[in-house]
Amino acid sequence: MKENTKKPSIDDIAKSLGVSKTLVSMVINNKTEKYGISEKTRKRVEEKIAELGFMPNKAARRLRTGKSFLIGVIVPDISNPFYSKIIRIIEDKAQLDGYNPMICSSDEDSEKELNLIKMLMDSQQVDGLILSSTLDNAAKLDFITKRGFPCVLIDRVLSGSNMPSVSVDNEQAAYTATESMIKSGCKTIALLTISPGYISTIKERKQGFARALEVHGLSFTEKNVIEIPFQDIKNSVYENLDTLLKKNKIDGLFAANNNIALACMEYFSEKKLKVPEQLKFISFDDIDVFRFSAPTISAVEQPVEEIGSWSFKVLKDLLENGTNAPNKAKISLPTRFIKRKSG
Amino acid sequence: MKENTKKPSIDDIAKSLGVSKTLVSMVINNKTEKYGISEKTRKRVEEKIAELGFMPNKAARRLRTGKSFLIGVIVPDISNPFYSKIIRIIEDKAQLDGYNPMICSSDEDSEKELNLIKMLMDSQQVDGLILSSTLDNAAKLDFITKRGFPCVLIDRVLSGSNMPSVSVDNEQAAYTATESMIKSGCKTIALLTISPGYISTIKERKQGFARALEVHGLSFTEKNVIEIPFQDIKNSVYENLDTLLKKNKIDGLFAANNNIALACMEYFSEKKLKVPEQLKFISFDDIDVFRFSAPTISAVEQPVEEIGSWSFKVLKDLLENGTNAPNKAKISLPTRFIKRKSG
DNA sequence: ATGAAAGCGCTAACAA
DNA sequence: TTGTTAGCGCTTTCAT
Repeated sequence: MKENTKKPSIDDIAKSLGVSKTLVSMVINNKTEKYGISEKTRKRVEEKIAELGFMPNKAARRLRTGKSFLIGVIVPDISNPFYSKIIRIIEDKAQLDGYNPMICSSDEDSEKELNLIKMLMDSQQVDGLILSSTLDNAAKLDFITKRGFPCVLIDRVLSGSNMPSVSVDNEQAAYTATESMIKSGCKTIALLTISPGYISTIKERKQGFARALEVHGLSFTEKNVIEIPFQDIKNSVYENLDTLLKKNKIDGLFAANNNIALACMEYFSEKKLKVPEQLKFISFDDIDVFRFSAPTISAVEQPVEEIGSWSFKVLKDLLENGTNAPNKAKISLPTRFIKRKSG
Repeated sequence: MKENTKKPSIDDIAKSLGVSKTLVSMVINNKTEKYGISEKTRKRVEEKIAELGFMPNKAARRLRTGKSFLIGVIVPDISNPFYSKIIRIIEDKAQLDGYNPMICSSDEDSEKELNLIKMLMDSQQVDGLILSSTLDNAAKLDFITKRGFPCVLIDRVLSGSNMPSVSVDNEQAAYTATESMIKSGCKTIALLTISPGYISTIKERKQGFARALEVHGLSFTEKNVIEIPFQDIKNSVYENLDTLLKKNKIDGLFAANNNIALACMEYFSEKKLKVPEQLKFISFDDIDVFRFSAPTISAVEQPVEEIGSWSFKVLKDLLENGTNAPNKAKISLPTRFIKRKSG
C-alpha cells in the first residue's frame, strides 16, 4: 500500500504556494536575508517545507553546484580498530559542517586504492579526500595535486609529497619503545614488521628501532627485521617466530602494529611461551587487548582522536581556502609509550 | 599549476569523436549490443574514454535515473568492533554489485537515527537501507514500508515490524550462556545490561537469562538485572558493581555486551577481584580481548561475517525484486557460546 | 546503426 | 521583494 511515493521537489513546494522555486531555493539555503525576502513569505515557505517533509535532492544540487558535501575517506581496513576510531571522529566532525564521509577500505592494495580515489573524485564527485595511503610513491598522487584537489594524508605520509598531512613521529616513537626494551636488559631484539616495507609508518618505525639499537651499542643488521606479508600474517608470524626462537637468538620482540601483535600473542599462548621471562615483547598501536592480557602489553599509543579531528580540520581548511596556500600543514602529533608488564 | 581542471563529460567524448552522446552513453552502460552499435564505433568510444580517463558523473546519473547505487548503513557506533566488522563485509559485498555504502553512527539516539534515515532516503537518495535500529517502536519506521523502500534490519529487530531482518537468536544464546554459569555452580547471577532496555537484542538476552534461571530453579527477579546507561557505562558499572559486591550478593555476572564487559574487566583488575574464584563472569559479543585476557573470558560469539553478507544479500533481493514479496526474509543465524576460564 | 531533444531537481544570473 | 530562465551531465524516447 504505497502512498505518495514520489518525494516532493522544490517545484512542488513552489507551486502549492504559488511562488517561484527561486524563492524556495533561497529559503532552503538561508539566503532570504541576502536577497531581502520578507519574513512572511519565508515563514510560509518554511511551513510548507515542514508540512511536506521536503528535503532537497542532493543529486540535483551536486549536479548544479559541482559541490557534493561528500568527503572520501580511504583507509587500509575499516574494521581495524585504529582506523575505525579515527573514522568515527571524522564522521562526527564532518557532520557538524554538513559533510558526509564515504568510507572505503583499500586492503593495502595500491591499485584498488588508486581506483577508489578516481571513483571518489570523478564519479562520486567528493569535495575532498582523507587518505591513509598504501602507495609507494608520492608521484602517483600528483594528479590530485595538479587538479588542485583537496586531499590530506593521514597516518601514513608519502615522502616528497607536498600534501598536507596528519601523522605521528613514528621514528621517535619506535626509538623510545625500543630504548625501553634495551633498558630492561634486552640484548638481541627483533622487529616484526609488515610488508610492503615502503609504507612510511613502517619505514620510520624500523628506522627508530635501528637508531635505538645503535645508540645503545647494539649493532643493527637487517637480520633484526622480519617482514610479514599483510595477506598472511598469522602463518608468517608463526613460521618466523619458530625460527627466531629455536635458534634462541632473541630476547626481545617488537611488533610493528596491532595485527602482528595479536598473531604473536596467539603464538605465545599456544606455545606456552613466558612473556616477559623468556622473551620481552612490545607493540605499536595500543588496543584494548593490551590492557587486559596476561601479561599486559607495553605499547605505543597513538592519539586517534586527535588524528581524526585534525584530519578533518585540515581538510576543511583546504575546502574553504583552496589548496594554494604556500605552506601546507604537516601536523605531527605526539605518541605515548605505555610501559606495562610484557617488556 | 592546475591543468585541465574540468573533468571530461560525456559530451566531450562525443564531440571529440564527432558522434552523439547517446552513443557514448550506450557504450558506458554496455548497451551497444542491445542497440546494435557497431564493434568499430564501440571500440573508438572506449578508447577515447580510456584516453581521457572519463568517469560518468554520478550526480547527473542519479538525477536522471533516480537510482543512486548508494546504500545507507546505520549502526549505533561504527567504532564498535562488532559493527565495524559487519560493515567491512557489507562494503565488500556491495562493491561487487556496484553499490557504495554510506555509513553513519546513530549513537543510540532515536532522533538522530530518524534524521539519518530521512537524510539518506530523501537527500542522498540511497537505494536501500541496512539498519541496526535503536528505536523503540516498529511503527516509527512505517513510512519506510509505506513508500515501498528497501530496508533490512540487522542485529536488532523491531517486534511487530514486517521488514526483513538478519539477526541471531539472542534469547537462546543468553539462555545457553547463563545455563553454563549455573552448571558451573553459580547460585546468584546478575545481568549487567544496557539501557534503553527496549532494544530487541537486550530484551531477548534478558529473557533468555531469566528463563535459564527459572528452568534451573533459581528464581528470577528484576533485582537480578542492572541497567547501565549507554552514555555513562564506566561510572555506572563501577557504582553498581560496588553495590552488588559489597553486599556480597552475587557469585556470577553476565555482561550483556562488549562495552559493558570491558568496563567490568577494568573494575576487576582495579579492585583485584579474582575471576572466576570470587566471581564467575561471561559476556555477550566475542572480541579479541576475551581470548587474551587473564583469565580468558567466556562469551557468546556472533557470526559477524554471515550477518554482513546476509544483510547485503537480503537487501539486494529487495533492490532487484521489489519489497512486495509476500513473505519477507527473516534470517536468524546461529551463535556459539565459547567457554573459557572466566566462568 | 546513430542522432536529436527532453527532462531529472536544483541554483544563480538576470529581469522585473 | 520576487519571477524567469538557462543549464549542470546524464539517460531515454522517438526519429531517422
